[in-house]
Amino acid sequence: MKTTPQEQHGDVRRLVLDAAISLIESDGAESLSMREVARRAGVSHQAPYHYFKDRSGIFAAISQEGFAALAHAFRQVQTDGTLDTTSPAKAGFAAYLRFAREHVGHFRVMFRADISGLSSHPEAHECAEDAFTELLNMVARTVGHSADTQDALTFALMLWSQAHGLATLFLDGPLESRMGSRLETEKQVDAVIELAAHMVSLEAREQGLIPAQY
Amino acid sequence: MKTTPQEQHGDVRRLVLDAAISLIESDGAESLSMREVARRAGVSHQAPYHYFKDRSGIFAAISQEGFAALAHAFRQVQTDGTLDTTSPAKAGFAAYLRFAREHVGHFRVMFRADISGLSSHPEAHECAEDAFTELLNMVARTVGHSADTQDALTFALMLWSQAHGLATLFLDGPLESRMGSRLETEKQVDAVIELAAHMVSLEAREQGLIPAQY
DNA sequence: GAGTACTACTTGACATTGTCAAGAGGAAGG
DNA sequence: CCTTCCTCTTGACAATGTCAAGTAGTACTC
Repeated sequence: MKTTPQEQHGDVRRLVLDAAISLIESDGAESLSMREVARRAGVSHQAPYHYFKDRSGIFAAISQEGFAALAHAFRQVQTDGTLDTTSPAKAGFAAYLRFAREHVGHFRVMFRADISGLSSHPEAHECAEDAFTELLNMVARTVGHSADTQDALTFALMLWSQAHGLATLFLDGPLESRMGSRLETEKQVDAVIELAAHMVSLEAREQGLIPAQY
Repeated sequence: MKTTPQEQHGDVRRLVLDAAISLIESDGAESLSMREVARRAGVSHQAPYHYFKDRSGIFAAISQEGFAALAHAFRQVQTDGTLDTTSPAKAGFAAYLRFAREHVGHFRVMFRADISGLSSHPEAHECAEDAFTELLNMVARTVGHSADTQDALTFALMLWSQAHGLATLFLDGPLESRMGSRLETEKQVDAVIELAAHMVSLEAREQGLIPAQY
């Protein structure tokens, strides 16, 4: 069960991180144990400490990775060819929800002040700031605000709240039982996105921000 | 330091619960320890086990209490005399945010599937269902939907997402540093509420749901 | 009024955890 | 060959969650 040479350098760090992320995905951040992570990564119980200062160091690394990926996701919106012409905000909402679904492990850590380590790990904090900047840029691009006014900030926070609330409620909220199948859940999320995006269009039109064709 | 007789019956349960809640408020749910809770409550390390099956039992009790209080808060909206005539949704948003701010300990537990114990503790689950029902009722009352259509459900989920996202982002999110003082944060939250409520009004008017005076 | 049952805890024990300290083996450079 | 890193491993310790067993009081029965 030895690894091949080219896998070895710095590989344990990745192994540890992935083990941690998959543990968080399946059991929640609560029950992430250093020793279990080490066991899954196939290393001694102290090996993770070589790459991360302590348990919170792992969480911080996951936060950092997560915010970097989120910033990337924001940058992709309307930059690639898949511009959704039905609504300026819909693509943003969809991107956020997709990110949450595809990075559950990261998502569960990033937005919890008690474990994200943003306050104690500056490099993770910086990634979070970047992501926020990209959010503002995205809002400016897709809705048409001028990006650095108070109104634009408020608008961005409103959009972020809407998307974030939807993601957390459906990921970890008390709704699974209310919804039936996974497919039905998906449909319900889409319906909420549609409605929210429509409201954004109405608001934007009233503020004279976007072309009337929306 | 003995308690007086009338304080004694069932009092330890309350003491334990309050100790747990205050610990969660200050340090997050992550670092809630049974023994620390017992220590703060001034009892032996096993006393909590007399009232709660295990650690998750405490979390479940907190969830239950929280959802009951949330349902109560929903019921109060526009039932008391403080009807906010500027917008039908504003009072609801404000109530949700107030609940989150005044019950941080509860709030941090209720919406985390891994620790809320909703799936394993039926009595807590029932309280969560009740709260959701009250949310639907509140939306029907304040916005004017007919309460049991698909559209009403979608509308309610959208409102809940918006309020919940705002609450979680400002309570535990990566925003504290972006905002300046606590007062400034408060102002920002109010601005977002105002904007969101305005959008709800636009949407409701378009759907012909509420009197035009809004 | 002795015995029994029950409530509300306490004391003791054990495996598991996070983390500190001290190594151990190999590569790289002199 | 010796030293110095780098990448881990082994060992130890206090603290934690929780099981098992005990104990003081109260209530109720006969």
